Amino acid sequence: MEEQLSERSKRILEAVIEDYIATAEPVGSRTITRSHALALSPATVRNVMSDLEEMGLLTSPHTSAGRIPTDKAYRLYVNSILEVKNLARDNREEIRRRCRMAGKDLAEVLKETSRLLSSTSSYMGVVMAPHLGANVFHQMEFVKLSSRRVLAILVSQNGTVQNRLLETGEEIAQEDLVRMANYLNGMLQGLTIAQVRERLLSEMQSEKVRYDTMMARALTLSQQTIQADGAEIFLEGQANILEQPEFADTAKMREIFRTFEKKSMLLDLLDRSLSAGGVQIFIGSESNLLKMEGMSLVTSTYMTGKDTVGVLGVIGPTRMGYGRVIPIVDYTAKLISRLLEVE
Amino acid sequence: MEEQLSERSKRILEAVIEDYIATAEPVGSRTITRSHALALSPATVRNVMSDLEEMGLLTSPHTSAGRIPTDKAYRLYVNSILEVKNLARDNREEIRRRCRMAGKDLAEVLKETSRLLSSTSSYMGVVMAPHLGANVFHQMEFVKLSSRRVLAILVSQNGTVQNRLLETGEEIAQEDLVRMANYLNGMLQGLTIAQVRERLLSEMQSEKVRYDTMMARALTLSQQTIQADGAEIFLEGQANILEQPEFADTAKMREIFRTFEKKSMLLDLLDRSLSAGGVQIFIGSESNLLKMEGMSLVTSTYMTGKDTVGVLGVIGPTRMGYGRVIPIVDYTAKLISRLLEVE
DNA sequence: GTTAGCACTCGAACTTTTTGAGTGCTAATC
DNA sequence: GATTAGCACTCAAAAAGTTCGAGTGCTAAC
Repeated sequence: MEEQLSERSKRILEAVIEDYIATAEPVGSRTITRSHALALSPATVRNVMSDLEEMGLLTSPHTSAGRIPTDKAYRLYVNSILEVKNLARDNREEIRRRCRMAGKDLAEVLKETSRLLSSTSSYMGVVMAPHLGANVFHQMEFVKLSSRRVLAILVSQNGTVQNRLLETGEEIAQEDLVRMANYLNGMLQGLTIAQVRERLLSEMQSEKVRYDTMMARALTLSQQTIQADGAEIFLEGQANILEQPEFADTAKMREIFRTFEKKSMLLDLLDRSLSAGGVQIFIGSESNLLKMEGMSLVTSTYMTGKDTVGVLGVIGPTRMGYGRVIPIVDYTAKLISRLLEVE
Repeated sequence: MEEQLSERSKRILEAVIEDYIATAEPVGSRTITRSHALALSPATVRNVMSDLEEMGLLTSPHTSAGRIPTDKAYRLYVNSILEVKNLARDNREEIRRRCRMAGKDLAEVLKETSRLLSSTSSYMGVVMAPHLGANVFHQMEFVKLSSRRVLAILVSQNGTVQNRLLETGEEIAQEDLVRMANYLNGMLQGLTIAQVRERLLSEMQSEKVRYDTMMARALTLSQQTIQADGAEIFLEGQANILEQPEFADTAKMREIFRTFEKKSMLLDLLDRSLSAGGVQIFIGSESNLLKMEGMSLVTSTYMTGKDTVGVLGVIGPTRMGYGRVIPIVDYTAKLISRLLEVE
């Protein structure tokens, strides 16, 4: 596995990859000698390319075409050839400008961020909201809407609001609702949502509650409120990937769109980068999600509070401008973390 | 304009349209005589089709191809030929089953509805949330998150929740926030959001407020909360229209996706059907939104309360199964209205 | 080790041919 | 007079055939 690549081979591989990224066409030996100032003849390059093919870094779609980098080549490129530049001032400016999103609630900010990622990268932007579970409970509220409908509102310390319409079996007076909320707010102060969930369950078992209908009711209501935790995903800029020549084929397109419509697969992938932190790169087939064939994902984590971590990133074709995308993702993640910092 | 169409011509036009809807191919005289049991020879049908072409109801893409219905023909078809069947029991069942969305908040319900429309029609589903302005104010709440960040929550009678993070210039004590909320809740009881907006403005002018900093602050905060009114649109099932052969061309696809990414154009169109009520049909070019070329929109209105009206519908190619889609839209709208009824 | 030279390959692009669904018109038929 | 059979004509799409050129691998010379 430990391929010893000479400096020259690396330069040539780099050239192939960069040409391919730019043109999406198989690249041949002549093209390289012309565009990249290597003092080598096409024939020599050909020999080297032949070696690279042997190593599984290049393939040719057919005998008389140029060569295409494999996923393995991209990996190598990303890990040890690519030098990540700093973000151009223009880009930095633009990102920063568009990050002024005062007054919007978290969901809106994240959606806007996803859009931002998509438009600056010109691929798809994706942002996963932090798992609710890590949020810190702040307050709970019950609002009576009509005789048997109650709106429950759950506020976390980082400003996330979760609300849920509940049908109560029988009418509950507004004063009782307030009392319930107070009771719960006292009990749950400072816990994370995950802890809240446990606490509510254990509380419901306890003796003293069993004989106090109001408390029982309060617990039931709050339990219902807190149930759902489908981490939200904001995926924007799908139209961008229609632009990519490798997806010109309608059937492939459809496949991709269908895949992203059910967001579960994406969730898996994003969850995985959650634990690692920092910028991460998933290249095509590596993420044994066959569906991702031909696509790569560049992610970074961001924070909305001390312990609440989300993931954002860019999805594009494997043949993606990594050198450009990586700093975009990185910078955006940092900026958003700062923006959402709990002061 | 008042074309007098013989019964026979109508039958033939109907046949052309239905064949075209089924196959997306230009239909010729022979095809019709074969599939639709008209006791006529191809030659006769040809003559009639020629007349229909004269009237601007059919066109042929080129001399030696069959004919295609024009938008005008679709209009005629929808208005006076098509008989809208009742929804098949299966479909009704499915829609009803998927409408069990207890406990979800309004946004989720509407999104799910959009998805439902898309999957039962196999085109795109679209749901526009009612304009906030028509909602009836129910309650407002300020939650202090940190020293200078306040979360404002606005609850409407129909269960819509609007929330907004506000940065306050200086720290405000939680008790003051509660007092402010109480004051506002008293003042704004029973008004619609639109009225609330006016009221707040006029109140801010008034003498007595000018000297009461706390009231002034309360008004400012609530004003900020209520600002945004970008009617939300839920558009689902884009992948479905990739299936339609008329959009196989990538360039066209991209155009469409871009159009729907900015939702403003759609908003216009939906707003228009808002006032009319009942099932409405927009056919391609009629809605002088050039972008809609080749697409039709079937809408109906639904209600989330006495006065809050939203629009939902299906977007598909002009060549859409109107007979199937219309009852789907109609039935779904009714069901959702019932579901969201304020008891 | 590098390079020039050359025969060979094979998809893409362009032409040409074939095919067949469809038309419009005219004259015969009901 | 409306309907239909017959026939010449049209034209896009599919199939078959050409040409072109970028690219390769190999060998022999530098």
